[in-house]
Amino acid sequence: MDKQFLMQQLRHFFDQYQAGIDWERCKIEPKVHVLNKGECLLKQGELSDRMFFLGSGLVRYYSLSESGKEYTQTLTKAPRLVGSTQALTLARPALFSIEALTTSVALSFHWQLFYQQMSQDLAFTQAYVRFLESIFISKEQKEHAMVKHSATQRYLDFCRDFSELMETLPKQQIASYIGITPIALSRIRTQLKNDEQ
Amino acid sequence: MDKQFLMQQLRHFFDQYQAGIDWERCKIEPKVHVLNKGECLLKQGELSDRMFFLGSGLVRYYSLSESGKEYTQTLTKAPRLVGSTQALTLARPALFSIEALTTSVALSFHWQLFYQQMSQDLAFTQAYVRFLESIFISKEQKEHAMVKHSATQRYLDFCRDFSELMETLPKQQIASYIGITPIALSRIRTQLKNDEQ
DNA sequence: ATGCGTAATTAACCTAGGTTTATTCATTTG
DNA sequence: CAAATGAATAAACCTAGGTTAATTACGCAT
Repeated sequence: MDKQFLMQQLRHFFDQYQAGIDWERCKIEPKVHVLNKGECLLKQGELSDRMFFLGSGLVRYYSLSESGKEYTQTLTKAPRLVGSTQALTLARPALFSIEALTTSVALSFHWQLFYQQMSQDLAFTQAYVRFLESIFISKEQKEHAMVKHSATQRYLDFCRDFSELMETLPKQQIASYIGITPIALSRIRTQLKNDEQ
Repeated sequence: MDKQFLMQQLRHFFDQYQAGIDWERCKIEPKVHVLNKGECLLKQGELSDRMFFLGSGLVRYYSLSESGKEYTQTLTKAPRLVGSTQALTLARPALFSIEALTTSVALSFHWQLFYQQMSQDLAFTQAYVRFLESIFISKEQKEHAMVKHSATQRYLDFCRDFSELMETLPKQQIASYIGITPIALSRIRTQLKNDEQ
């Protein structure tokens, strides 16, 4: 297999990602969203064609399984783009809800506008690449923690990474972020209290 | 908070991702890598400034914890870009190795070349966005499965998603992909055999 | 203050999957 | 061929965390 052939394959590979955006249907107007604590930008199971920009506040991405169990996959604060990449790029129902944990303000755009902007503005596109890289890295890090660290370690990591949320965030949501039940978290907390004496 | 202000914040947000690439040090030559089964493109703990393009073959991303336990985070086949986004963008040691599961051929480029290419070629950059989106979605899907599905379900999912690997891939690696020990996988397999009668 | 609904904790019990050790089987190496 | 090494399985046992249920503690509304 020679280098020339590999280069051509590489070209095909890139081509495959150039799939069709319907520029015609593109509507431009960015909307402003003001959310009270507990309100959602996006609800699990819904279709969404909007990308959000969280200007102020704090949100979590969480999903409920059929059995009613809750998992918080992301906890993040402004400023940041938020949205369901899966819902946007695959036009599928979102797998999670995005809920405001404090009063929050966001802008939103049609996903098509977002793509149109990319087709016109290289710097914009490059910035979006950087953003995607950064959230991909975060996801890898969480995957790593979930697989390799004990629940106790994940709780300690949470305390380190989100110390400002320790008091305000309900224990249930902390438990759901580290992937255990509130009962298990309670056990871990009393365990740690005993140990530190 | 008015829309104008939010828009400006959005601009700042995008600006933050324009951090410095050292274009001077950029070397251009793509290299060809031919790997036998078991050889690695990238080793956990090493620095890497190369992005790979897997032209043919099959690789897995796996990491070893201090205690020697192995976790296979990704299993993927050509054609695809492969590399450690974390190692490349943060100039940190890679958290996993990338190992060929069959004889494989890849190209590699300096990461700087890759970024340089983006600064010149909008279509290239957009394609890379699409690629990043797709791997981000895969990662979300795996996260979802790891948190919400039992080991048995994850094994069944594996059988569905990688039926062509069922015979060739060592059971250990299947176990490591679904996040359990080979012993547990063996138990699950005999359990399934008994059930289906 | 009284009563209600939700959050957090505790205790008792259960289970999926980890750990240890041993056995079998298959492949490689001398 | 024998010996050796590694993969898969099996059995016995252990433990982290889930489940159920009861108890307490904390708002918040009337």
